[in-house]
Amino acid sequence: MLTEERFARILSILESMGSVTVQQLMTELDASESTIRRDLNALAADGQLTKVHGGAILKNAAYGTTDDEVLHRRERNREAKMTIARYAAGLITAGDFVYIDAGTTTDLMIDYITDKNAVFVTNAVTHAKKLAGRGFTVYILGGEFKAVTEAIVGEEAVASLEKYNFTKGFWGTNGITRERGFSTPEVKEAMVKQKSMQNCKQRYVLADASKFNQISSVTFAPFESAQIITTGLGQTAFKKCKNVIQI
Amino acid sequence: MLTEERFARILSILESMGSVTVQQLMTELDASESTIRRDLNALAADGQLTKVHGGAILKNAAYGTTDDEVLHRRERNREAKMTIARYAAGLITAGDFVYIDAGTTTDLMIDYITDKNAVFVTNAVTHAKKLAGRGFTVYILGGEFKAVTEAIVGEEAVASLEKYNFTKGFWGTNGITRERGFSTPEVKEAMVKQKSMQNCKQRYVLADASKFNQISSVTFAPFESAQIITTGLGQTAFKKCKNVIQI
DNA sequence: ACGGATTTTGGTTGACTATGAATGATTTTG
DNA sequence: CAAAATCATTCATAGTCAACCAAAATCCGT
Repeated sequence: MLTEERFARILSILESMGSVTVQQLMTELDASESTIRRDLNALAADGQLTKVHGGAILKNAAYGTTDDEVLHRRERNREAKMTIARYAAGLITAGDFVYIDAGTTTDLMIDYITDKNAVFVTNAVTHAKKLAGRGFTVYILGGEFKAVTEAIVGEEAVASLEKYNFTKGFWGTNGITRERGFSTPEVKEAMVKQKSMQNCKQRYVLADASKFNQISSVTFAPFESAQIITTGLGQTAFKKCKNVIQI
Repeated sequence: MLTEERFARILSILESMGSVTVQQLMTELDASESTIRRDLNALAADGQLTKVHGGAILKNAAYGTTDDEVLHRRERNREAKMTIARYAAGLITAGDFVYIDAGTTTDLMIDYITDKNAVFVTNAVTHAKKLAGRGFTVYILGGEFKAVTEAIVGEEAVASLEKYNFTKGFWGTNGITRERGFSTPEVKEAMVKQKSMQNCKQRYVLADASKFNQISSVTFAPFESAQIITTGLGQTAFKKCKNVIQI
C-alpha cells in the first residue's frame, strides 16, 4: 500500500472514531508497528493529528492544552478579520433573512450584528448558539454533524436549504482566483456553500488578503457571483474588480 | 482504551451528571481504582474538574454559586437515571438507526453506548456533539434553534423528520398517566417528539418514578404507544402494565 | 534492462510509561 | 470511638516508544 494511502486511511479512521490505537491500525492497515509509528509521527509533525501514548486522537480533541498553533494563526489576521466582520455585520438591516456560513471570519461577524429584526439561518452550531444567545431568531440546517468543524454538511444539509430564499448571505472561503472562483478543501462543505449561495439574493464572501490567488480542492462559486469584502490588498489586479469591496 | 479517551469520557460523564464516584467510573470505564484515581488527579491538576472525597464534581459546581437548584435536582435521581440510561443504551445494536430526543436522561444514555455501528439522529446540539465526539455518525434535525434548551424544535424540525424511519428511538417526558399518555410543557417540543415517535419502529420512553401520575401541558403520545423504561416504582398500578420495563 | 543510490519497511533493543495490586495512612460514617 | 470506605504511595508487570539496522522495494541514469 502507498504511504499516502495509509495516511489517508489513518486520518479517515481517526475522523470517524475520534481516536485510534497503534494496534488497531496495525491490523486495519496490515502494516508493522514501526510503519504505523512512523506514519503517526509524520502526520503529527504535519499537524494532521495529535499523538498520544498508545495511539492518536483528533487534533482538536486534545483534552487540556489550548492549541497554540491555531490560536496563533487566528491571532495573526485578527485585525483584518475584525474590520471585515464589522463591515459585513453593518450590511444587515431590519427584515433581512440572512444565511451565515460556518467559519471563523463569519463567527466574528455575529458580535457586531445589532439589528434585532433579522432572522438567521446557519450550518454552524457555534454560530447558532451565539446568535440565539444574543436574542436572535435562528434556524439551523439539518444533516450530518461533523465533530471537527462542528458544522452541518452533506446531502441532507443541501436538501434542507431548498426551501429558503435568503435576502443576504455571508460566506468564508479558502481560495479566490479569477479563473477558479471561490474554493474550499472539503467536498461536503462546498456542496452546502454552493447551494446556500444559489438561494441568496445578495452574496458576500469575507476574505482577508491571504486568500487571494489561492486555489483549494473544490470550487463552490464563480468569481463574479459574489461581492468580496476584504482589506489590505496591495497593488494586485483584484483591486480593480467591480465586485471587490475594499474597506 | 487510550488514556485520552478515558479523560474525555470522564469529563463527558461528569458534564451530564454533575458529579461522579470513583466506583461508578471503575465499572463504567472498566479500569482499576488506581487508574481512575490517577486520571482524576491528572484532570484536577489540569483544572478540568474538582476532586472531592469519593469522586469528582464539575469545576464550577464546587462553590454552589451557579444553578444550585438544577444541580440538586440532578443529584436527586442520579442513581435511578443512570440505571435507566445504561439499560436503554444496551438496547442499541449494530445496524440500528436511532433517534435520541433532547433531554438530560437521554444525554446520560450516550455515555453508555458502545456499539459503533449504529447511526444517530437527534434534535439536541449537545447530544450531537457528544455522539460525534465519541466517533458515531450523527445527523441533526433542521429547524428553529432554542438557546435555553439548545434543542431544535418547531415546524421545520417536524418537516425534516419526515424522511426518516428509525429502528429505535428514545425519549424523555415530563408526565405519564394512563389517560393522558406522555406529556411535556412545550408545544414546539411536543410536536417534534410526536413526529419522531410516529416514524419509529421501537419506541422507548425513559422516565424515573417521579414522572408517573404527572400531567404536563401537551400530550405527545398515548400511554400504550411506547415501552417505558423505569426503576423503583412502588406498589403503583403501573407496575403491572405490559409496556412498563422495570429494571 | 541493468546496477547502484535512495527510500521504505519490518524486526530488535533498551529506555520509558501506564497499569493494577498491595500496603498503610487518612477520612468519613454510624 | 470503631468500622468502613477512601486515599496516596510503592512496586512489579505489561505495554509503548524512539533509535538503530538490515532487508526489500523503488527510483534513476545509463
